[in-house]
Amino acid sequence: MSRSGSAPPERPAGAGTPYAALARRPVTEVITEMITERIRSGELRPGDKLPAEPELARQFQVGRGSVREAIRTLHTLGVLQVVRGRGTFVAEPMSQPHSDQFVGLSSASGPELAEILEVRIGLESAAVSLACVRATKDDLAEMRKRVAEHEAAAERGDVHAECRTDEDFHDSLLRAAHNQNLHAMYRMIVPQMSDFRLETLKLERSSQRFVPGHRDIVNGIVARSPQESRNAVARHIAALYRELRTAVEESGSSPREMLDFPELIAGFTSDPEAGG
Amino acid sequence: MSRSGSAPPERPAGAGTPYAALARRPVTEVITEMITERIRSGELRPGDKLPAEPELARQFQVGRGSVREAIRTLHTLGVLQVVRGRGTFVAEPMSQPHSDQFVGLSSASGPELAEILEVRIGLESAAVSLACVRATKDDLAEMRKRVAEHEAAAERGDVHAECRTDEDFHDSLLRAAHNQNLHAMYRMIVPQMSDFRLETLKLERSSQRFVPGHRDIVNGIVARSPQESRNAVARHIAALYRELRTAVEESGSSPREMLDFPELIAGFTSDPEAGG
DNA sequence: AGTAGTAAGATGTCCGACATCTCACAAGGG
DNA sequence: CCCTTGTGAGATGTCGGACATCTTACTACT
Repeated sequence: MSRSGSAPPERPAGAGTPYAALARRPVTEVITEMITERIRSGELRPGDKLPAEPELARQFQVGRGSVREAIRTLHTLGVLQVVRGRGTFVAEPMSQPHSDQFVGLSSASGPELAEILEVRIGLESAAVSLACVRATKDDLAEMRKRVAEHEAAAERGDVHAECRTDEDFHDSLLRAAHNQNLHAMYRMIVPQMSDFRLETLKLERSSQRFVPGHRDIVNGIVARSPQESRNAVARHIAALYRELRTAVEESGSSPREMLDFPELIAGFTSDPEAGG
Repeated sequence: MSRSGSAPPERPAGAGTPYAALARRPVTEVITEMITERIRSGELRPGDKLPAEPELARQFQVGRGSVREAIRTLHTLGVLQVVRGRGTFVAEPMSQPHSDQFVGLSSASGPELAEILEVRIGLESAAVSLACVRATKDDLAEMRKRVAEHEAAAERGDVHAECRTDEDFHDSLLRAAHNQNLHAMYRMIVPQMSDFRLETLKLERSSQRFVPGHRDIVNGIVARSPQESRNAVARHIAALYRELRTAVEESGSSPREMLDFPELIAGFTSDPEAGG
C-alpha cells in the first residue's frame, strides 16, 4: 500500500509542515502577489533591494523554490531585476530594456514577420503622432543626426553599421514620443526585426531607398503634422513589407496571409495618393 | 529602510551588444531556448503535451528545478500552459485568454494610464485597419454581438457586466485583425485598463456614451473604410482620455504630461472635423 | 601604500522526498 | 444496466538541504 489515497492525516517524520494545505491557491501565486503588493504599497520602491531568497522564504514560511519561481515570474514580467551574486531589485518602471529575456515567441520567419511589420506601423504611427506634439528641439536634432548617420553608413556600404543606425533612428522616433510604455512595447519587437533587417540589406542593397523615407518622417514631425508623419511612416514600413513579400514569394512560400502593397498603403494612410 | 548606497543594477546598454553572451549562460536560459526551439521547429505544435518534468530534466541532463523555472518563464510569456495533474502543453496561439497571470505590475495611476491609452490608440488603430481587409462575416457578426451585449449591460446598469462586455468587444476587434502579435501586445495592457475602466463606470455612469462609439467602429469596418474606422477608434479612446484627464485634474494632480482633447483628436484622426 | 588573497553574502543548480491534483478504469451497489 | 465509489498511475506543486559560482568588501602581506 502506497502513501496516496485515503491515508489518515498522518504527518511523516522529517517532511516538514506542508503549509500548502491551508491555501487552495498555489503558493507561488500567493508569493507573487505578496511581492507585488509590497511594491504597490510603496514598501518596496524601484531600485530597492529585496531580502535574500532564504530570508523571503523564512518570512513567508515557504520553500525557497517557491520564492524563486515567484521572483522568476516577476522578472519575466519586467517587475524585478535579478543579479547573481548581488541580489534581487525592483526594476525601474520600463526604464531599462528588459529584453534580456528575449521574448522569442514567434521567431519571425516569413508571414510571421509580416505581422511584426503590421504591429510596427501601429506603434510607430502612434509614436510620430505623439512626437508631433511632444518632440523637443533636442529630439528633433537627435533624429536628424540619426538620419545622417544612417545615410552615411548606407553610402559607405557598411551593412552592419547601416542596420544599427537604422534601428537607432527608429529608437529616436519612439523616444521623441515621450511615452515609456509605447517605447517598451516597441523594444519587444525590435529583436525580431534585426535578423530580417540585416538579411534584406545584404540581399538587395536597397537600403538607399529607405533614407528618403526617414527624412520624410522627420520632416512631418518638424512640421508638426501628424497626418504627414503617419503617412510617411506607413509608406516607409510598407516598403519594407513589400520587400518581405517579394522575398517570401521567391522562396516558394505562399504569401496568402500577407496584404498587397496597395492594400497596406490604403489601409494605413489618410492620403489616397500617398502610395506614390 | 535606507538602502541608497547600492545603485540599482545597471547594464551598459550603449553598445547594443546583441551577442554579449560569450560568458557562461544560465542553464535555465538554455533550457528555455531549447523548448522554444522545439516549438519553432514544429517538433512541438500547439496543443501538444510536453514530456513530464523529470523526463525533460533527464533529456537535458539538468535538474528538475531548472526545467521548472524554464517552463514557468514560458508560461508567463504565454507560450506554455501548465495544468496540475495533467501536464504541460504548448499553448494555442492566443486562443484562450491566458490572463491567469494577472500582470498588475504598475498600478496605473493618473498620467501612467494616459500612456496606456495612447498605446491603445496605436494598437487599435492598426487593428481596425487590418480588420477592414481581413474581417470575415463571422468576425463582423461577433463584433455586432459584443456591441449588443455591451449595450444591454449598460442599460441594465450592471457595471461589472458592462466592464466585461466592453473588454470583450475590444478583444473581438483585435481578433478580427487576424494578427496574433498585435493581439498579444494588446492583451498585455488590458489588465492595466481594467481598474480604470471599472472606476470610470462606477463614478460617472457615463458608459452609455461609449456604446455609439463602438457602433461607429463596427460600421467603419463593415464599410471596409480604414479611415472611418481609425477615426472612430481615435474618437472613442479620446473620450476615455478626456474622462481620465478630468479625473486627474479633480484629484489635484497636475496633468501636465497629458494632452488636450483637441490635440489628441487632431493627432490621431485624418478628418479635421472628426472631433465633433 | 598597493595588491593579492580570502571570507561573507547572494543567486544558480542539483537532488531526493513527499503532497496533491487529474484522469482512467475496475469494482461494487442501486 | 447505469451510476457511484475508490483505487492506482502519472503529472505538477512544494519542501528541505547541499554545493557551485559570482560579487563585493575586507584583510593581510609585500
